[in-house]
Parts: sequence; C-alpha cells; structure tokens
Amino acid sequence: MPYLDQVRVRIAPSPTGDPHVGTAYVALFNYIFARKHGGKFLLRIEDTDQVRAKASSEEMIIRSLKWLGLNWDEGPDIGGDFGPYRQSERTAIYKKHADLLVEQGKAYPCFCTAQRLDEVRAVQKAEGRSILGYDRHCRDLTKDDVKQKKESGIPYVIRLKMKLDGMLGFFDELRGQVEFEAHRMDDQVLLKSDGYPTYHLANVVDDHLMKISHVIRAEEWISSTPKHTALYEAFGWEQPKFAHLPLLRNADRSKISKRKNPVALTYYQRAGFLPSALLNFLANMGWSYGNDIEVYSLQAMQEKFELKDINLGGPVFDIVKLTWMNQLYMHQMTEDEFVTHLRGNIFTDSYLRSLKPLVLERMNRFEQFVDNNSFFFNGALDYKGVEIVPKGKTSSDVVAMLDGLLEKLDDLYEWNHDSIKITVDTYKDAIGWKAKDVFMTLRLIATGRKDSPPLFESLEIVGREMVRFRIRDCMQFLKSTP
RNA sequence: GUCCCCAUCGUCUAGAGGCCCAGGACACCACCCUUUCACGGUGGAUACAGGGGUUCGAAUCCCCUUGGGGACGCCA
Repeated sequence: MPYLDQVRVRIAPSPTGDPHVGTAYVALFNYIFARKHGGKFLLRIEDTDQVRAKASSEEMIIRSLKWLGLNWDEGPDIGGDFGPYRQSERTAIYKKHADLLVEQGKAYPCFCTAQRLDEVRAVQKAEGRSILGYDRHCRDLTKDDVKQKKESGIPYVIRLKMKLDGMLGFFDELRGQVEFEAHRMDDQVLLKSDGYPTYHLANVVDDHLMKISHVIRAEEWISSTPKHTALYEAFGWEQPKFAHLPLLRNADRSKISKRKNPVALTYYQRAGFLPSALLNFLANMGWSYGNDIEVYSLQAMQEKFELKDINLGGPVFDIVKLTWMNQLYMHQMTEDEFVTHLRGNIFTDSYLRSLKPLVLERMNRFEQFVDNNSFFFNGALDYKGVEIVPKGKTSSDVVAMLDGLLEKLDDLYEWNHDSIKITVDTYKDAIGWKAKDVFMTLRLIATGRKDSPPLFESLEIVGREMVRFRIRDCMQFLKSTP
C-alpha cells in the first residue's frame, strides 16, 4: 500500500441545492475509501454564482451529510490545512493559476461572444460535422490584438490550449486505460468572463493544492477527464488516480433523474428512510460484500472494500428493494433508537412549532391532532375515492396541468408560501384554469382532504420534495385509473 | 451525428477457464404459521444479448454485431 498516508478524497456537492442521492452515492464510496486507507474525507463546497442564488443550499448539503452520518475531516467549518474550502472564497487562487498558464503560453484569452459560439455550433451541426466545439478562433491572436481588445473593454474568458494531435488518455482505476484523440477536445474555458472558474479549473487546482490523491466521481465525468489531465500536464503537476463510479439509473436505464424517481435526500429523510438503510442499499449498487451477504455495516464494508471490485454496469435504483432494506433496519432498532428516531426525524420540535399556527384553530381537543393532520407526517397518500378531477375537466387535463405545474415548482428558488402562491397563480392564469379548480386539486393532492389548513402554508411545510412526490404519485394514479 | 463507457434472472448481484444444465436477495406465485394485518418459514417460476474465434473445456479470454448509457456549455 504505497499511498497509504496520502489518501485524501473530497466530496463536491451538487450545485442544484437539494442534495441528491447520486451525491450520497459518490460520497459514500469516497468516505469508505478514505477511511479504509487512513485518509481524509474533505467537504468542498462548489458554490458558483448559480449556487449562491440558492441561499440555503450549503446548509442543506451539510445537514444531509450529517443525517447520513458521513462525517468529513476537513472543510466547512472544521478547518484543516487546505482552506478555504468554498469555491467562492478561492477566486483569487484560480485567477492566479489561470494567469500563470497565459503567461506561459499554455492558455489564452478568448473574446468570442456567446452569440458567436452559438453560431459556430449551429453551423457545425448544420454541416453535419462530427466534432462539435469551439473553433479556436482566438487561439493565435497577436499580443497587440489581445492588448487592444482588452483595452477596449471586450469581455473575455481564458481558454486552455489543448494539443492538436496525438492521444489524450488517462488510467481509470476501474476500467484501465481510456484514450481520446486530442484534436477532438476543444479549448476548454478555464476562467469565465465574470472571473469565476469553471469546474475544470477549480477542480484541478483545488485537488492539487489540497493534495487529493484519488478522484472518485461519477461516470459522467469520463469524457472530460482528458481536459483535466491536460491541465495537470500544463501546470506540470502529478496526476491523481481516477476512478469513475457507474451512474445510478431510472427503471428505464437513463441516468437517475427527478422526473422519474425521487432523488432528493430530503425526500428520503422525510419519507422515513433510515440513513443506515439508505447507505447500505447504496453500497450494494455496484459493489457487493460477497458471500451472499448484503446487509452489513459501514465498518464491515470498510474492511472489505476494494475499488477494483466495483461493478461497472449502471445499477437501477429500485426503491422497492430500498424499502425492504429499510424495514430490516427498522425492525432491528432498540426501544431507545425507536424513540430517538421519531423525536429526531418525525416529531421534531421545529416541525411541531411550524405546525402550531396552522392546525390549532381547527381543533378544539388535542385528540384531533393525529387524524386532522396525518398528511403532515405521511409519505404517499391514498387517492382512492378522492375527487381530484374538477367538474368540466378530464383526468388527462389534470395530468397535463400537473405536469406543467411540476416544472414551475421545480424552478422555484425559495420554497415558501408566498413564492408558491405567486407561481401557482401565474401558472393558472397562463393555462386559463379557474383558481378554484387548481387550488382544490392541489389541496387534494398534497393533503388528501378538502378541509385542510391554508393551502400554501401547508405546501410550504409539507416541503418541496414531498409535494413533488405526491403530485407525481397522483399523476400515476390518474393515469392508471381512467 | 461523433467520441467514450458498459452488458448474468423483471431489479440488485455472486461468478476472475472446469466446483455453474449458474448461487443469493428484492419483487412475484403457492403453501405453512396466524382471530386480522404484518413479520417469519418452506417451495416455485425466471438470466449468462447474438454470432464467430482461442481452448480438451468459456458466463468467465479475444473479435464483430446488437442493445443500453454518458459526454460533446462562459453547468457542475
């Protein structure tokens, strides 16, 4: 084990705000690998301009990792030797490195507009060209050109000069050597015109500076790995080892997506899955303990885990089997664990407090609490016998309406009653539905009853992921019962 | 379209040349247990994508085909 004391891995959360099961999956393998080899498990926050718009995303990521029990050794806000760990706090570092490459003639400023790039791509497509990408228009500008353009204030990006011939390959710890023809890779943007780095630059610079020895990430990165190895080469840095995990799949085998599966970790928490069960289930995706054993602890996994044993076929994420696994873990709970779990996950102080203003006025005895408000605690609701479809509409009208609504709700940055109300209002006007029809349908779907507390406040508390799940669930229900 | 990756039951997988006319688990079916519902138990059905090689011998190695997936952004 030559690299024993140098193993450092990092988990870079998804930029979409809601931590994703895919993130948990990659995090798990990183965590196990680091633990096994006595390395460090880093939390690095890739908060680009887009992510920052979602104020709560970092907080959600941290909360989710804590819930899973995947504790990091360095990163927000634990310290360690390689901080800061937030990408937004490292912009000067990235700029310095990009400038260095420009000075050395290994990268160059590009003044092309987004519009020109679109046109180039459109032409390439129209001509049926097999290689799509930047045409290296600014690669050989003279020093005077560059100076002049900069002085006239034209915004620019920094691009890496890729080699024009030969091969660009890397060694994947799971697959072996993977080769790409160098001329197919276009000159990658390193620094955006707003001064922020692209993932490619930030990732390579951070990994080097943070002494990352193993990059364990999802398979979707394979085709951009040559860009990364080219960067290491340009800097004259030693390459880390790469291992690309298979992608979790929907039942139809496409890359797992929220349109076809609940993917938010918050959903699984809210739906009453135990983190230990989720993790055990995820560990069985692509990896196997062997000896026909599929229920085991992280500790046991750590002892037996080898990168090489990972199965490369993309595993289908089967929530039915996850549910079975969860049942197993539930039944093993001690009395203390049972009580602690309910208090810590279902009947939490903060949840009960948020419920108080909504539910109290509809009660005159506390015995009514459970019956009246079950939907605040349930997962799937039973729509049998519920009149979801308003008069004058068909069930496929409703499905179409919901489909569009789902998209609008997904685009919401902040999930609160005001923003939900505005979104639903705007949407109902756009499609020409009556307020009453949309609101009642939504109420029935989200709460399962006509007499629920105020709609938007309830939706806020039920939460984005559970609302989205129930809408999808109901669409399924409507489709299957015409 | 181009490049890259992948390929054992419906699904997750075991299998690294003979132990495999392929083992386990989920789901499914039947039976048992049971005042109900679960849990549990027993049994059953179901897979090496196809075609060529290599070998005494292939699920396992090689090639081709087919199928699936991913990537081709100033997103990560």
